[in-house]
Amino acid sequence: MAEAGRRVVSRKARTKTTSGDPSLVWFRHDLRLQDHPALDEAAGTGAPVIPVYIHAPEEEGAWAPGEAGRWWLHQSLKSLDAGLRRLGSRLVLRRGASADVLAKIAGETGARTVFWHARYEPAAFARDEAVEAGLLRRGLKVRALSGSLLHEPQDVCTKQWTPFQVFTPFWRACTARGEPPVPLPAPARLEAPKRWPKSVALGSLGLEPKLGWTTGLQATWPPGPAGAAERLSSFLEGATISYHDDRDRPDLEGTSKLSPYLHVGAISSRQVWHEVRAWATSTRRSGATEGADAFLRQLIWREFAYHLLCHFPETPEQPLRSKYAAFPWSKDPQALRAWQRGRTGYPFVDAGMRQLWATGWMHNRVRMVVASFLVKHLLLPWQVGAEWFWDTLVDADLANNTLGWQWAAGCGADAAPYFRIFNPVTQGKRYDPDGDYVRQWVPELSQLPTKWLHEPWAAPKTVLSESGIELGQTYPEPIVEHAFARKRALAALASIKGVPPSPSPKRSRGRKQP
DNA sequence: TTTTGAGTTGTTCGA
DNA sequence: GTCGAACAACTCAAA
Repeated sequence: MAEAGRRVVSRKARTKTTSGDPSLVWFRHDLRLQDHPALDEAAGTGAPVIPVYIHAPEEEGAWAPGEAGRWWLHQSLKSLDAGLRRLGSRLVLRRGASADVLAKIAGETGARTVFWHARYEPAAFARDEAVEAGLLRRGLKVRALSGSLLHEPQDVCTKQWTPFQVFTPFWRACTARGEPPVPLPAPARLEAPKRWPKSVALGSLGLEPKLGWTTGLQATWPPGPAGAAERLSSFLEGATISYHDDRDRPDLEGTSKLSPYLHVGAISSRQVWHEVRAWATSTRRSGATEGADAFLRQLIWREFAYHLLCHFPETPEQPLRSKYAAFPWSKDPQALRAWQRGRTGYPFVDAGMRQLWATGWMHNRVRMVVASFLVKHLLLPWQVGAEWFWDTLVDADLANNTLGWQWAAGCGADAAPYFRIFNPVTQGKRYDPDGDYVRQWVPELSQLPTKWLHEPWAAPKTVLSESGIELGQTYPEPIVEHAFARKRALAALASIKGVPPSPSPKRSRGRKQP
């Protein structure tokens, strides 16, 4: 149904825009060739297509890509350019104000139409509106299409026409809309313009960090659609079947690890959705449907994150539940640094933080545990954690990061109940039962018997010394005692119990169709 | 407008 | 060791 609708729109537009004039395709978080409605529609006109990427970090507000994100962007752009060249095309790279750059390239090439996919981050959304208005003023046509989500944020709403704030009803509403559109194939070839406009070198954008700390990243993340396809097929072969059971196990390869690819759009959510569905119907192994459904539900969480970001655009900075603005957060740079560096003295937490630093990624279960630890054990504001994740995650995505941190802090939509304070020892024992994960990322504890691995302070002195561990020297003492921290967090939460939600500003506002 | 049932991911305590 | 209850009150979404 939805698929038919989208294709009808495309066809209509195609006849309308058909002419010999070139088109610009403005690439942003859609660095791929397959299932790229904007590229598909531009190529469908038969006229030359000029793929453009504009480096304009100042237009992203407070959320320009961090270190890891910039590195990943660099790799992803390089891969996109290579893919375009295989189609007889190339990526034109520029820096500067997006509206000016697009108008300038259009002027240089005689392009009449600019295609792109909607973005939903508040700064990018506002920027896109301004760019569109500016281009229209200059007599250019704009085709802003849907290309990054399964369901547009304004297409899913409650019976009262309000945005959802609880996942399960949101998920049901998505399900009721039926299967998302099937992915489009990549264009067979792209018509080149008579003369290519000039392009700056990728290296000149300064996306790659100067220092050579990216070795771990390179080994972990082969970029582009090829890297994404590789990840997806190995997930389908290996882990989808057991996803329901293994997805919480950071010591196993139980998750898809597709988040970095989804963020830059090296693969689309629709491609993932349909490949997983196809796999589930074709495989005869038992548990396939269960595993696939559990995974597809996670894709809907991504939709939910975008839905919330779109309708509550202040949430990257402000708690959705406004009374949390009165929460008595502390300020403790030393504790923050211990958390960031993986030196809290809780092995499971430290393993996660070190995995993040080394690979630009952290298992989701561990993200919850380290987030809970920062917010509830250390009483540091969730925004501080969100900023650190933003800078270090290869998959740093404003919608997902915001949802995750507000959930962990208890101040978001569908938040964790106040009493849900993770015990980092219990979580470690449950989800890293053999200690493989901790041993990998906290090697100074690797000789410690599994029995004590998640709580080295509880080990007998002889065991510690036989394992080559001196607490406070080779590995830190716990930065805060769990039972104490738990009581302190509950007391802090109780202190805002009666605080009424602030009456203004009005938070919920729908946004018009991009 | 009011009512009703429900809400991703836990922990602790005591029987 | 296992198991069930308690842990607040609040807000959302639908009827």
